[in-house]
Amino acid sequence: MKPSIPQGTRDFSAAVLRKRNFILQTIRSVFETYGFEPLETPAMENTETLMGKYGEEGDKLIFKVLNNGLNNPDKRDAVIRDFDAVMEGRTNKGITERALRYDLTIPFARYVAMNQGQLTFPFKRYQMQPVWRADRPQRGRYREFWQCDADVAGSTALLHEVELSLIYTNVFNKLNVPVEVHINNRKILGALATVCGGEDMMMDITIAIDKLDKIGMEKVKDELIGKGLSMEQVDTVESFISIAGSNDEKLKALEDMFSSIPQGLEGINELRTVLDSFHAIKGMASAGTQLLVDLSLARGLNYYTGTIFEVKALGVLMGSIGGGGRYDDLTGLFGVKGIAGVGISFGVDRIYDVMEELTAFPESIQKGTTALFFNTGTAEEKYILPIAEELRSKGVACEIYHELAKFDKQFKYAEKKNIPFVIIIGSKEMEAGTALVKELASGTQTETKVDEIASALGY
RNA sequence: GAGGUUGUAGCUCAGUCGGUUAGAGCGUCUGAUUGUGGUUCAGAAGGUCGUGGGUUCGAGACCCAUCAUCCUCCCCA
Repeated sequence: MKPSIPQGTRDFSAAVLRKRNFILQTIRSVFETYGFEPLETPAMENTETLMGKYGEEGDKLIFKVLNNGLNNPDKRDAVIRDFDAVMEGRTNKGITERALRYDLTIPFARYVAMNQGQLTFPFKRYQMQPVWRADRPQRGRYREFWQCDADVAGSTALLHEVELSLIYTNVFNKLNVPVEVHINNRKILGALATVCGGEDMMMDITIAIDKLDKIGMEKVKDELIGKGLSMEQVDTVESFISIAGSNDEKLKALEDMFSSIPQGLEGINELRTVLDSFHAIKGMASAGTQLLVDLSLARGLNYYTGTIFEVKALGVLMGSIGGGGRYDDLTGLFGVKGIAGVGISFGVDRIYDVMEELTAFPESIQKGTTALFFNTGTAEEKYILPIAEELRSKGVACEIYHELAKFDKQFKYAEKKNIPFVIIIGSKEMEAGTALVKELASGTQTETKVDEIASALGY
């Protein structure tokens, strides 16, 4: 059997993992400075927890885990019946009771619903874990990938939207990735739907206008007509997504458009409040990332109800590298009403791909072992072991070459592993109680006392 | 779910019209060099040509199937 890994999954080597950890640590540290607390949930959820939360397309992409014991002959008939039910598109506990998590938001909502009595609200949690989607792998798309989410449950305050925007800004500034944070509000889209054929048309309309920058205005209009909108309604949609200018100009035009629709005005006000607070912060208005009102931004996940976000990297062809929004009643799906929430997500794997393309990773993160002790024989090895232990206790990452070998070979090992120093203690040095410390990059070599090795290494 | 790309040495890839024993660069190993690397030089190992059928006197190349891969659409991070 040829060794292989499942489609759309990857092994991560040391160099890759150091870069990934750099991204994860950056995000984590920013999350924590805003008071978010860590949470981890299981890789598997009950299938019924996940089904029906991500729309029809989403359901198809959920990895379902086959139940155990299906090969039991006594259960044969029942299993076949259950399988038929699955074939008809219905989930069935008899055959697949569990599924791999598809995102971190629904498990978070499930957690909040389960633990509402113990939590302090507003409950602010962050979560950085892999999720799985049975998608066709391609550029920027994996079947196993990591998300980093920060969510607030139990508050409708727009303060959270502002702070989440700031988190996006701070993280991408620290990662040195230029981005645009697009922002919109589902209430505005709801108002548009009200004007154009009713609220239940909202999904169809938003999905169509979401494609604007990809397929162009004419095809969007074709799609809307296909969904049953009248020419007049299509014209309204066109004038809506044609609204251009600065954020303020867009908001003013929207106010004219939806002056008689309270839901729309509410959405516009929410947007304005978030934008004002964000841009009033010193430094935000002039430099760095800005929030950009994007009326064609819709987001597919159907649980969003208010503000919605999406982050796009500038200068790299890549889908969104982050997204999120407000959901009024997420825990309602689990029978707990009245807990509103808002959250954002970072797509670590795409951020990685973008940073790789922009060569935005700092060199310094590739440091592993600091020093390599050459192996010059068994007696020396025994003598070196406690010296290495002493160094490690001082925080110096060091290793001893595993066997006696030509210096040539040991040098090459150090180079391959990007180890900056080698330490040579042979019989002569052993007798004298010294060590030769050589810095590979410069080639300079100094003889030092054994108990002064650490300082020779700069510790 | 639909469409396309590519599968040849550890890696990146040549391989002409179907024709003798399938090549290169990099990497690996050995030596030049018994305690001082990167350069250089000499040499060596490494292949069921993704897999299974078929066409042919003859297949790495052509045909069919299959698996894997990457990409596009759909949708998304």
